[in-house]
This record gives sequence, structure tokens and C-alpha cells, in this order.
Amino acid sequence: MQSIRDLKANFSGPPPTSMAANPDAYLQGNIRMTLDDNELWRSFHGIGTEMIITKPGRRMFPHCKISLSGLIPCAKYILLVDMVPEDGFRYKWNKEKWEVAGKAEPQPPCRTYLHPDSPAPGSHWMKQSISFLKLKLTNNTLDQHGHIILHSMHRYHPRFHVVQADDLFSVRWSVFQTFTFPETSFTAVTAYQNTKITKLKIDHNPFAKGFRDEGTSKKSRRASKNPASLEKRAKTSDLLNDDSKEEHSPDFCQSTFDGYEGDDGELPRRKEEDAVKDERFSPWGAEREPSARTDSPAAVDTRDLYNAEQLVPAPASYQPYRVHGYGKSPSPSSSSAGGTGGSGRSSFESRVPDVATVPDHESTKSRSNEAALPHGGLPPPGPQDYTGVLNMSMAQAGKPGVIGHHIYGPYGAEQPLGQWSGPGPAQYPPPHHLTHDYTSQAVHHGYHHGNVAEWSQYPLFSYSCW
DNA sequence: TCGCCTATCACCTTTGAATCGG
DNA sequence: ACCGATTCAAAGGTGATAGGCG
Repeated sequence: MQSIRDLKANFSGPPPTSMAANPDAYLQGNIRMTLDDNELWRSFHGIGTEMIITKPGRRMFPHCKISLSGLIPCAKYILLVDMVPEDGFRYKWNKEKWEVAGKAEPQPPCRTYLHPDSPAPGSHWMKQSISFLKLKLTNNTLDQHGHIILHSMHRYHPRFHVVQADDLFSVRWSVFQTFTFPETSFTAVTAYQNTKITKLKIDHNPFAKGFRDEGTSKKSRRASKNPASLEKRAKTSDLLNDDSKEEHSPDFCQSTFDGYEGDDGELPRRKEEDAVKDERFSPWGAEREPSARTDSPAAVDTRDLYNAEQLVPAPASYQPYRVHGYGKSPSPSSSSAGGTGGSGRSSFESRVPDVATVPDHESTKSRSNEAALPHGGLPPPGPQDYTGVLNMSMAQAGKPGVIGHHIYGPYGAEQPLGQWSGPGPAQYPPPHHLTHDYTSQAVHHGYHHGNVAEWSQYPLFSYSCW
């Protein structure tokens, strides 16, 4: 899992370098998030997770379930989840594998799911697993229930935010850290495409028990009524029987993420090997191959897409954080020595700042520079969902020694709306920008850019679970 | 014709109120 | 009166399916 270290440590403590050397010195920076049911997530990820989205909203399965540690027991926190596009493409399922089908659709209104327990003290969050069971996904852009709106046939991954705040209204003044887990990425679909995923869901989701083969469920009767379904079921079975050979299956193209490719030769540690396996044989391999990306119809610069879709502005200087914090490099959770391989959990300690800083001249310059780039132009305002949305951004004085960790409203006097449509693409750069040593790079860049004022925006949508 | 979306279905789990017994 | 265990029905989640739409 990847995470991003809260910058607050930079303000309240010694220089970043020393902090890195003494991580225990600042509790704030020691928040650790673990993905529960990691094995299940991985089994889905290895095939290519799909999540059904429906108009009334559909729960995720597996659902997001995490564990937290390192929080201040008596301090209150708010937990949020949002979904961010994995890339700038639309996909289609063709001949047992996913193919790029063109440029991604404009990003639907960005919403954030607030955990219903929020706000709650750190002790509450740490005493047990935190489940986002009731989070629902929809493809209805006019949804009034607060479900997270996604596009079908697009790839996303959930992003978890931990915000230290006494209440929702103080969120804007609060620090928050963001975590992502590579294995939780998925394709939003209105109907399952990959029969292996269907089978896996049926096998593991209690609500789908009625579709399991075991016993003489009425499903059999139902299926027997329709020869076509019989055929389909047979096909499913065949496919599943071939699971043992799946690594050689045509739909399991080798991934060539740069972050991993370099290691292809030798993988001394077994854990790492296992961890990377999912990526290597993910059905996404072909599409995510750098060359494929370049040549794909979408030879579209994803940065443009994110500019328009995400509205999470981030200057060029911010890019490295996101690149390393989120990219498809080997999952740090699984490759880390303290790994969670056998624990069935993926864990990640926040390392990289994911907190935007108050823009200063430097950042302004940076933005200007980026705007001058071929793909760095400011996008038109995207379809932000402002209704009931607690839009906010985190602003932070990036200069060393400056105690500033505020979150400014997007339309506050401090920050004209125009600035909110800045170059967001930095958050989701193409995989080929990944460097080999993801973790160390992330840390390095995070601190390296500490002097640069940066912005980010997290539109928070909370009424979905109140 | 094809790919995707949606309404509907039967089956199942979850949930909470009602009931019962100690 | 209180508490815990059990029962039961309603609510809601699931994938399958057929048909609609562009």
C-alpha cells in the first residue's frame, strides 16, 4: 500500500531528513494503515477486479476494510474514501482480456465517502477494523444519495484519507494523510465481463451464496431453463478449471510497469516475488505497458484528462509525490521487509506528503511553467459535485519553519476558483514515469519539495453516510 | 450487429423488533 | 423488571437474465 506522509511533521519538528531517521519522534507522522482481507483483494486483483455500478448504487465487494494504528488515542479523526481514476482510458473487454477502448470520459462529479463513525477518537479507530461496507458506487451522475459516481469501463482505485479533526467543519483546518492500496484498483462495470471475477465474487460474497454450485440450489433449476446460461456456466467452469494455468492464459499479459520491470531479472526475496506476481500477470499488463500507452488511441496525455476530471490541482513539483505514492510499482506493502505477506494484510505507513501547501510565488511559477507545457494547460472546470459536498483543500505553508497546515475553502478569498483547476494530472502520471526505487524516491521527493508551495484539493462529500 | 446499460427476478444475508425463558 | 437467547419477517444485497438503446 502506498501512503503519503503528513507534512505536519515537517513543521513541528526537525528537518525532514532527521525525521526520516527518527520516525518515532512525531506521532503524527506514524499513522499506519493496513488493508484487511488483503489476500482476498489480491486474488481479485490478480484477475482484474471488477466492481458493479448501478443506478441505485452498488456496494463494493470486496469492500474496503482497513486497520489503523499510530493515531493519537484522544484526538479525533475523520476517515474518508474517494475514488480516483487509475489512468486516462476507457476499456473494453475483448476476447478474455481488457483492451484500451479510447480516451476516458470526463470525470463525473467527484465525491468522497465519509465513514459513518466520523469523527471519532483515535482509540476508536484503532480498536478494531474499520469497514466501509456501506460505501456504494453508482453510474448515475445525478445521484442524490451521495454514492460515489464512477464511469463504467473505467479503472479506479480507492483512496483513504485520515483527517485529524474534531468535527467536519474543522476538517478544513486539519491535517490529513492519504493512503492507497494498489491491490484495490478495479474496473467499474455495469455487468461483469470476466467470468473468473463472477465466480470469485460468488464464492466469497455471502449475498451471492445462492449462485454457488455447491448443493442443489435453485440456481441449477434456473440455469437449466436456459440453455444459453448452461453454456455460459460451462464456460465459466472451464475457465476456472484453467486457473492453475492462468499465468499462461492470453488474458494475463505480463505487466511491464517500469517500477517493476527493472526487477524482473532477480527477485531474491520470496515475499517480493509473490507480491509482484499480481501485477505481472494482471490482465492490465498490455494496456499499461508504456509503449502501449503511447501508441494507444489514447495517446492522450493523461495529465490533460486529470486536469479536467479530477480537479485536484497539483503543480508539477508535486508530481513526484503522486508518482511514487500511487504508481504501479511493486506494492510496498508486500515488498517491505516488515511485510504483511503472511498476515493477509497489506500495510503501509505514510511516507510521502500528500498535503497541498499554500501557493507562493514559487508554486505560481511552477504552475505557470507547467501551463506552458504541451499538456499542461489548465483544463476547463470539471463537473465538480458541489451539492452537499464539503469541498476543501489542504493548504500548507511549505516553507520550513512555517507552522501552517490549513485547509482552505476552494472559493475562499485566499484562493480564487481559477486556481482550483490547476494541473491535476501530476497525481496520476503514466506508469512509465515510475522510478525503480519507488519508496526511497517518494520519501526523497517529499522532503525535497518541501520548500515548494503546493496545492491540492479534496472535494469531500459526506452526506452519503450521515 | 454489437456493446453496453437497465429493469426485473429469485435467492440469499443482514438487521432489528418481538418473543420467550431464566 | 431486567437481561440474554431465540425467532421471525422485512429490508436489502447478489448475480443472472432479457430486453432496450445508441
